[in-house]
Amino acid sequence: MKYRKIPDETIRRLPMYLRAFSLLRTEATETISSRQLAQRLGLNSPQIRKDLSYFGAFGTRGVGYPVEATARRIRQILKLNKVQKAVLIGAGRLGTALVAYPGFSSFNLDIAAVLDNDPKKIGKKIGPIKIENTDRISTLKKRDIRLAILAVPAEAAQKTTENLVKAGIRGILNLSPCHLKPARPVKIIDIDLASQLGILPYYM
Amino acid sequence: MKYRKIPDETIRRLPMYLRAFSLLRTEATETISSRQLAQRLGLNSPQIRKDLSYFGAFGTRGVGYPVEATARRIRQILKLNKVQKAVLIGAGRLGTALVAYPGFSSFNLDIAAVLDNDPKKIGKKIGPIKIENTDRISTLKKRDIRLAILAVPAEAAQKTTENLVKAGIRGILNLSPCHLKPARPVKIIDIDLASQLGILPYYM
DNA sequence: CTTTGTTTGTGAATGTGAGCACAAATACCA
DNA sequence: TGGTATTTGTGCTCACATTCACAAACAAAG
Repeated sequence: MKYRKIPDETIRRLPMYLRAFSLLRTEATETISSRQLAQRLGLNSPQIRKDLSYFGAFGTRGVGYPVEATARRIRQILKLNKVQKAVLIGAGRLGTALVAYPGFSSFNLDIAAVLDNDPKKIGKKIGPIKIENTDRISTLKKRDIRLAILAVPAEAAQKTTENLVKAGIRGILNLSPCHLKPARPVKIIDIDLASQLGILPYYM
Repeated sequence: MKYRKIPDETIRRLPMYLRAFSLLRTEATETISSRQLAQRLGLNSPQIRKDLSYFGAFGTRGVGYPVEATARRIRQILKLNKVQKAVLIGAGRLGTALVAYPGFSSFNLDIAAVLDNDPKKIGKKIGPIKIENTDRISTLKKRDIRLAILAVPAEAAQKTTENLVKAGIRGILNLSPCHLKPARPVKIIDIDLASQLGILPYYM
């Protein structure tokens, strides 16, 4: 295929593919066709073939995609072949739930630090991680932490973002219900839980 | 404007608009222009004008949009003008965090029931709500609960979905990392936290 | 009442992604 | 070796979404 810009939507689906391939590996499946995979994921097969073909041809015609190799390739594309460290800002209920969430490790994502500005929480532990004061945000760079999960109240979100960007953070998963304006361009993914639930009644 | 199908993307943005208008009301602002609103939300102004215009013309040229009336209208469109009850399935850490999350009430969303299948949890309370056994899923219909938040482990997600659909649930916010296949067509919104975080390294 | 400055509402243009259909490649069997 | 059944990779078309550009509507001031 001639060079084309890779659609954001394709990137968005890659983790889904990766999870499916990882699961298949535990089922001792060696190859899978785009049709079978589509069935599992609720997509249609040309979608999957096109997505994967952006990164070169790694299926075999008449057979399908090799599970092991394809998983490895997707991990490489997403830069998930080495552990990526993330910091959690905000050790509230939602934040705490995320630290305990087992789903991150299968993507090689590691919540390596938790920060909060509540003196009562600082020093306490969530699982194996000790909660640090928010002013330690400046130490993230030298600790090789480039990702942040933002789970602070809306009022604090903008200010925290500015500090995160200063501290060399390159990507933010924003769980607060507001639009962040980083000083430098940084990849931000917004997850607004209340808004998402608020959409549902419209479709009933 | 002639009748056109309303884009899903427009619906997806309406809760954001509603939140912004609600906030403006607390700031005692009477009207706001699409440009100012766009500035706040990180969009551009034609986007906002077009989105709102799908539902009729409720701005005033030369002035902007009336805050109070527009908020009311959006609430009506999204069917959030009356309280919508939701059930939470799965009282794990994430589920518990959601029950306590204050952001739902501003959209008139009310988590009215919590179900779990762990005998140790049943009967205990999360805030004001008592955790019930999952088999009480069949009582949801007569309790006027039509929305569900699914926060169960991946293994249980599909089976639970089937039971939810049988119980008359019309919309599901799926927090489990798998694709649900409902027996009848039901609106499902998937939020896969690990996948979302997994996208970030690609863009660094 | 006219002029000037805003801001909406919307047709048209542009951009982006999804789905189809089919040639090319492979496996398997007789 | 030839024939049949699969399945990938991809050009093309269509559908959907965003952005532009401008006429129409309104406010305010002189």
